[in-house]
Amino acid sequence: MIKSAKTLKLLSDPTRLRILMLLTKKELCVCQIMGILGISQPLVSRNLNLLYGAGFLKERKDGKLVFYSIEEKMDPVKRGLLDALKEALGSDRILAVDLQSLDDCEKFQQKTGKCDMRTFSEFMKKRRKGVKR
Amino acid sequence: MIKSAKTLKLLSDPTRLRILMLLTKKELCVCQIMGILGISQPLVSRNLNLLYGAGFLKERKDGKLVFYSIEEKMDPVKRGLLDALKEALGSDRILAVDLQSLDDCEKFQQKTGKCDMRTFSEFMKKRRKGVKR
DNA sequence: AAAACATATAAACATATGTTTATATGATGA
DNA sequence: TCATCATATAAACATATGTTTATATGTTTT
Repeated sequence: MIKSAKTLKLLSDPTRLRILMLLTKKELCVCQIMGILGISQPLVSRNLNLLYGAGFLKERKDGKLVFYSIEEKMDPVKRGLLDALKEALGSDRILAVDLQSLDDCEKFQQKTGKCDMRTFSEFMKKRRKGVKR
Repeated sequence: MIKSAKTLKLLSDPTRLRILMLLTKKELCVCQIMGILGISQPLVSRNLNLLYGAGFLKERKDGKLVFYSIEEKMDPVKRGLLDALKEALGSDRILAVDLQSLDDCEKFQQKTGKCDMRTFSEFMKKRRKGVKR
């Protein structure tokens, strides 16, 4: 099977693209991604592991938390596709909103010092309702 | 839905990638592609039309034949992805074989002057069996 | 006008994929 | 050691996708 076809299929999922684009900005743990994107924990985990397995990400464990970030020593072919994608996705509205959420989450985190699933999810839920907007 | 995700999904199919890569080399009609790749006519047609619908290809009708080729006035985002892909796929074995088949098909065509489904398919079938290899 | 041919479309089928719900693993702190 | 929390994995479910078989459209040739 054409190798790049598999890679493209992997990258063609909206959830994974959103996660990947967040991680191009900053290392994040599962609970942060979950809060920022407003999606379930298993969904985040599953897609992170798929991206990890394909060599796009590296992981770093810190106590209970697992942080993911872009693998710099990525296969050059994949790197090329990823770079093209970053370019292509620059104008996407959904992703722009995600980056805004990332920003807000960071500020919230700095203020409160908290990094846990419940706090993040609740913060984001409020944000989505417009309470904090 | 993230727009580029749709495009990636479209490009993540092996059959479509093979067709697209052939067309980056040369304008081809349905019957030629069918012969070169050794796949059925509806399969070729269907995937050509998907690529056409997404703006990757343009078509030119000439009598019974319909020729497809890369659309130069392609959306720049898609152009970027396509270029990255060409780069990525440069080393793929399956696609290298396809290009070899394209070559052989052209020579055959120049010799015989023929361009029809039956002749192409039979030529390719023999080729695959090793008769002409 | 009919037959032959190239291409397109539709229906039917099988398979693959993404998401949710439920459960397991593994670490931390009481 | 037990409870709690973060993450991972499995099972179940729904949906999407690719391919084949069958049929339609439209052009050329006789």
